[in-house]
Amino acid sequence: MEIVIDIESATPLFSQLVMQIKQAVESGQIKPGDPLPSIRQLANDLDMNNKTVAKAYRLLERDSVIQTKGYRGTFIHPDAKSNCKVDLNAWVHKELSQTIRSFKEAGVTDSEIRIAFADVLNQITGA
Amino acid sequence: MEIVIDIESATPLFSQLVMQIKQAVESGQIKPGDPLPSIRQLANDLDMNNKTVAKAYRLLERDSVIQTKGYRGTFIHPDAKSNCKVDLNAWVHKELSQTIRSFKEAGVTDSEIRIAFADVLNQITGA
DNA sequence: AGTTGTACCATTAGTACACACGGTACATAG
DNA sequence: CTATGTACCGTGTGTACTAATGGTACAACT
Repeated sequence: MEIVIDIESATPLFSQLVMQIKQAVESGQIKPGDPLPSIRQLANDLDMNNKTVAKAYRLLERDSVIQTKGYRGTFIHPDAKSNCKVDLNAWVHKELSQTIRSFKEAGVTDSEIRIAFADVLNQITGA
Repeated sequence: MEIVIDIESATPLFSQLVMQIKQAVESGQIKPGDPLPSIRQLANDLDMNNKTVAKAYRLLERDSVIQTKGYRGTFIHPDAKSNCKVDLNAWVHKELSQTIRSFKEAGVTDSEIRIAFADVLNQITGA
């Protein structure tokens, strides 16, 4: 399995990592149960920070593409292949697009939408 | 009708103006058909910029609380009193809150939500 | 000429966040 | 002692937005 990170690219490093691992799973290069390099190991190989790799792994586990077993390492999730196709981001985009369009039709300003959004997110998260 | 603007307040100037005019309508201090001072006039009286007053007027007209008749000036909207109660902002908050909560339940990160939001808004507005 | 709302050009200060980086520390296990 | 994932403290850079300011100009009307 080859991973190539482009420092010059506009897409974030952790995002490139996530996409490439998902792609490797979908193409069958790596299969359920296969072990993945450790966070530190991969960070060293790709010459990037631990945190950046950890962030990618965290997202991959959120999507049930990988499974982290603590000190035993990280492995490909049994249902990885089908879970790769679940595009959480596309769903979020679609839902948000629909909601925002209804706001704009009601005459709500972009600024108002942005401010309300920030308010709501801080309210839900913070308090 | 007395309008008092607090420069020190955290709430934006244009927002204070909007609120005070709505309040004056609700309390009956000013009634449908009554003329409002011109943008430049009010800006001068309150010692603030034309644009700031214009912004407040624009929002008030969006909410059908006032009616602007070009060179003839600006007047209180016939249905101003009932339109004051329509809280567009509260509606936006509620809708957004509901949508965002569903995202968080699905495990979507705050960052991901924020980025998707920015993307969607720019996409709808810009293109 | 003077006034109405409105539109465009612009700048300033402040805030908030994404991304990536560095270091340190923890419990768990071989 | 080494390795696992994870969590905390922090820094720096770039971007993007709000709010408010200034000036200039326009068409339409008195």
